[in-house]
Amino acid sequence: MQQSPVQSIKGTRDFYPELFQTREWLVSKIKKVSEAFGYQPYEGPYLEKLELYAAKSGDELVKEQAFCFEDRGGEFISLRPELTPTLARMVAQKQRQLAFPLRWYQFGPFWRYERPQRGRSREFFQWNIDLLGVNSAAADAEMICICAAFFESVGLTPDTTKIQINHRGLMDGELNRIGIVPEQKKDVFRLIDRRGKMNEAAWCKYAVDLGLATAQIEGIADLLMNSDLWKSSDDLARINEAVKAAGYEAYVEFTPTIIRGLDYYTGTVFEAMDIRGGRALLGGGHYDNLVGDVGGEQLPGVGFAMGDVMISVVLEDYGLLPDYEGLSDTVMVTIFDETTQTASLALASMLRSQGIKASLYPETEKLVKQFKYADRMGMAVALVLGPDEIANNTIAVKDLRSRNQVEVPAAKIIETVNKFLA
RNA sequence: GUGGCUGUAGCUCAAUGGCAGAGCACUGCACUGUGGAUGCAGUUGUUGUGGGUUCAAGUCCCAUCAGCCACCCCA
Repeated sequence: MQQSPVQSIKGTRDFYPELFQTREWLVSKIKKVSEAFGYQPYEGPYLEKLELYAAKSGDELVKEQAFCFEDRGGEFISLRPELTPTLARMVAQKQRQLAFPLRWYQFGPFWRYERPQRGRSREFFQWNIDLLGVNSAAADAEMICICAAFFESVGLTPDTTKIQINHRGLMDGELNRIGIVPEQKKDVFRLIDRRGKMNEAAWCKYAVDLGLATAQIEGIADLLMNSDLWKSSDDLARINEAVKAAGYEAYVEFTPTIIRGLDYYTGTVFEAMDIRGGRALLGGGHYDNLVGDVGGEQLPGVGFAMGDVMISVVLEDYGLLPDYEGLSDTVMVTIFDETTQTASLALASMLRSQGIKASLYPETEKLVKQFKYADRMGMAVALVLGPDEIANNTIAVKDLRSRNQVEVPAAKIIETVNKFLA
């Protein structure tokens, strides 16, 4: 195979028109759902100082998984790996001027230096949506309804897609009851997170390795088996009611093993799963204080993020992605020969001035070639303006799908084309 | 960071260690004013890259790069 002189960067994707249409379709669904709930679009910079992320995680994670570089002034800059710190900064900077509850959403690119595999790339897009400034179960429920409304709008049904919900506060209390001390909490949350990902023996060994007593391990295991546990949480009970009232209860499943890795979640946490494939589609939760680290005043909120890669994989697996439409809304204005070229050019220009998308063949070529091109581009209508038509002051309009062709007076062309495109 | 699989024409893929092929696509013609079908003809290669074994390597061995998949991780 002939090697391209320059290879694309590992983990990036080339969006050829067909694939780009899929992305645009996804964006349109996201936009529609977000705005249906009264959320405003916003965007932050793609570059941030590395310290913005280091402040929060401080981990090796930032250094290992961030795409970072030193700029000419010696500053360490990172391509953003997530949006939350940026959002926190943007909100803290204008906290007094913003109107709360604040409802913002965003869709844009992010970068993480990971090993690419199915459903994961190094450059990806993410839908981020947050509701800030309120501390209520109703806010959490709204966020879950947004997830469900999105799944519904793309054709993912409750048969295959579930939003699994749990509550950090609830779990915290339960762990206290079985004698887990605060210093163990982080490890135990991690243990809970692994419950579904390991077999029983491996999970128990992991638990023992963490230094937990047998009684504690059994207590945790019992907790995770208790599918009614959520009923003892006021927040979860209220969320359940709200989701039911909105008609989305079929999507929701209260699941004790959902805990999320992020430290800043304090209340409700949730993940949406493709049940059949066992694939996580999005994740989010409730936090008490988004802007604390960046100098703002106490600000609670709830939000989630969804990557474009896995959702696209799942939608494709279920055959839910739209067919490629090409230029179906564009009219091909053919050029008969050099003597009629200006007439075709004028026609195309006139169509455009009336809001009709018109494509001219960029050189004089045989009609066969121009029709073939129109066909390849997926156009639905072609116009022919040859010597005969010009002599009669008419234009031939051909419907490329039905193969019907009519010759209409030039004055009626707009009306006819609009009818053919409809 | 660890492991597995795969790299052959534009695409999808064949080829027991023995002349590198097929289908699709593309170009032309049948069809000098009209696309999807059909027929005929034609074009298409540093077999990812670099070494090695062999009379002979797409095929076997080593290395390397890339892609996919699973782990790890997932802000």
